[in-house]
Amino acid sequence: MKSEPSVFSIDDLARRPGRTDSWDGVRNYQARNMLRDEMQPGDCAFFYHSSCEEPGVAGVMKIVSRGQPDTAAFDRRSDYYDSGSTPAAPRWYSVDVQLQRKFKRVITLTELRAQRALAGLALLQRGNRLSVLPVSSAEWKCILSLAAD
DNA sequence: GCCAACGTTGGC
DNA sequence: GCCAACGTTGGC
Repeated sequence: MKSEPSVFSIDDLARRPGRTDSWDGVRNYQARNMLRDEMQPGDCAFFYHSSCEEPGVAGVMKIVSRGQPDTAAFDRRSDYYDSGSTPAAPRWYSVDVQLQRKFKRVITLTELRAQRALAGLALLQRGNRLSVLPVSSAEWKCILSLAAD
């Protein structure tokens, strides 16, 4: 799951009560479908820092809710407001996430690209712009091994 | 349904 | 700041 650290970083999540926050503001239908239909409490996800000095994987989160309507879309004052989404017919979804672990260092995009085992990683495919992306079990293990102390 | 124009993402 | 790639919009 991607976030620009200038907007919301892994340290921001670490400071939240219970290290938990709602992952909202996703405004892409493919990503929405993953939040709404596929993610389950207990699933894990990497926290990826994008559009910053050192793009890469910063740590691990746990999903702690099912997909739920993104209430930011109902708030006229929110940057994520969407008049096309209503409580009766929500268009956008969020999940609650809890920080599990912040890596001692960011596993950089360059480093990810250098791994043969990650050749198929969705994040690395050309033109990818999704803010929520799948990771296979083998890819997960590979990235975790890069974060080993 | 097609497609050009435009906006956004995100690495560099 | 640049640019490639993609999504969305809207005219037809």
